[in-house]
Amino acid sequence: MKRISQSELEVMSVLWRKSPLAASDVIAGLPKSKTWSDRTVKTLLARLVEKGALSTIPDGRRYLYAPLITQETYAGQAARSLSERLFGGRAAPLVAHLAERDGLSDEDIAELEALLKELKS
Amino acid sequence: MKRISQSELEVMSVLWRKSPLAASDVIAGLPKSKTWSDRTVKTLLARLVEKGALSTIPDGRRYLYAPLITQETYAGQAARSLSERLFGGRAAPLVAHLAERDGLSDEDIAELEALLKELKS
DNA sequence: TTTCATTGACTACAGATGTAATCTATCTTT
DNA sequence: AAAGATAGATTACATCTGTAGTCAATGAAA
Repeated sequence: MKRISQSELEVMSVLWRKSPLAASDVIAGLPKSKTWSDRTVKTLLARLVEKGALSTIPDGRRYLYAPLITQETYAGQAARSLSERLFGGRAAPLVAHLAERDGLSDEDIAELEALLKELKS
Repeated sequence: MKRISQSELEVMSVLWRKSPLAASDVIAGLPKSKTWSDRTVKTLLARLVEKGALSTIPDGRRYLYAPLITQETYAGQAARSLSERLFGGRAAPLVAHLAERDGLSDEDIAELEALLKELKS
């Protein structure tokens, strides 16, 4: 699987939330902070199809787009890659960095504790 | 600060371990798995200087290179960015992903527990 | 001192990426 | 039916990235 770029990832995010969608719905689903023209989004969709990250489902004279890789899979790969490149593959320093600036929510801490308990068993 | 690319990051890593270094020492400090020609490394160094990520210290007819951003700063930004883009800013799912494929070392788990204890106080 | 090696500076060049515009076929609306 | 809207296909183009090559100056070696 070819690497997905920053901009392409924004498009994937829309489709991970809900799919399949037509191009126009993907465009509508992007955060308003994105000021891309619709052509730009179409280009990104086409590139994602070419890269094998999206499938197309014919629907009349248009396509519906759906992810071929799950958000789970992608996120897992990205997390491991970051962890290896910058933290020597260790999770603790990574979490320490996340905690540092904004802290972690109580909920997040609780979840982490539960996770650790599970890992130890 | 302009974005640092994958390859550039490898060069930064060498200098984060030890700096300042001359170009030849950076080249020597790269993992042997990197089969780059020395020209390639010089190009990466030049680009990093241009991007404001490295400073140059004149040393005779050559330069010594030193990071202008710390590994800490960079890693922290990258971690937060990933966490926000893919995990809604929550640490627990991120760690869960890291744990999933290869598991965490006992040491890592212990460190995380210590970290959590500290965060709760 | 002539030659060789090393350094940074400049140039190269293909592929990826960001950001579209244009073309063509088909619906939709009047 | 003619005109306009809309979808995908194709093309564009500047910048970034990976990966070097060439050049000119200088220091080292013979």
